[in-house]
This record gives sequence, structure tokens and C-alpha cells, in this order.
Amino acid sequence: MATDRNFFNRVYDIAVQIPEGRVTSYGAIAKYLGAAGSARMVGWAMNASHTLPHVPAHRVVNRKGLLTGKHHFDGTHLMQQLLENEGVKIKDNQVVDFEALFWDPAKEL
DNA sequence: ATTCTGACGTGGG
DNA sequence: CCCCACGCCAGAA
Repeated sequence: MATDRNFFNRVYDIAVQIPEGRVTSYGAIAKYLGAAGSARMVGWAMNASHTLPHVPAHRVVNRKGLLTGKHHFDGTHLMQQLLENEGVKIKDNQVVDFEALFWDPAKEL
């Protein structure tokens, strides 16, 4: 894995900085990383985050605010519960007031 | 090395 | 808003 952790590290670095009760999109992170258009890789990195100590992957959703990655968590509703626990309301696998809770690294960071 | 596949995004209709 | 097709790059078989 030479291609690697550097890319993952970058994603984690951003994800970890996501404030509680806030959410962001893969594309936003990807864009901030300079990998705009390759948002998939961000998701891929998140997959690897599964092995890391603590990465708030539940705060990362797709551009529609849909909890696309909830399937990758242990439970089926773990991601939703985590978000709701932070004050983020979920409606039909979708973040309520997504635009209001949206946290753009390129803008906030 | 070749071939999918994938936690996405964008553009066109 | 929805649906469809393409692009994008990294990793696994």
C-alpha cells in the first residue's frame, strides 16, 4: 500500500474535525483534498476508517444528505442513532436541514 | 496485467 | 425533484 495512508490520513484529518451535530459530504472532502470528482475515493477511505480508532464517518453523507453508508455500520440504524444522539435528526435515511447542518471543510476550515 | 466494483458527483433530459 | 449515463481512482479477485 504505497498509495495509501496518505490519502486516507487526509480524509481522516478532515472527518475528525467535523463538529458534533454537523455533517458534510464526500464531495466536499474530496474537493478539499484536491480530488474533486473522485468523491468515491473518500468513501473508500471511510471504509478503511472502520479499522481506525475513531472516525466520525456517520457525519459524512452524500451530497443529498442521505445516509448512504449506514449499511456499512454494524447495525442497520447505528449511523442514524449516532447522528440523532448528536442532535441531528434523520428522516427517511436523510439528514433533516442538511443544508443548515452542512459543514464545508473548504469553507469552514 | 485485466476486470469489476464501489460509503459519489455532475450533467443532460 | 427524478432518472440515466459517464467520469473518477483505488483496491480486491
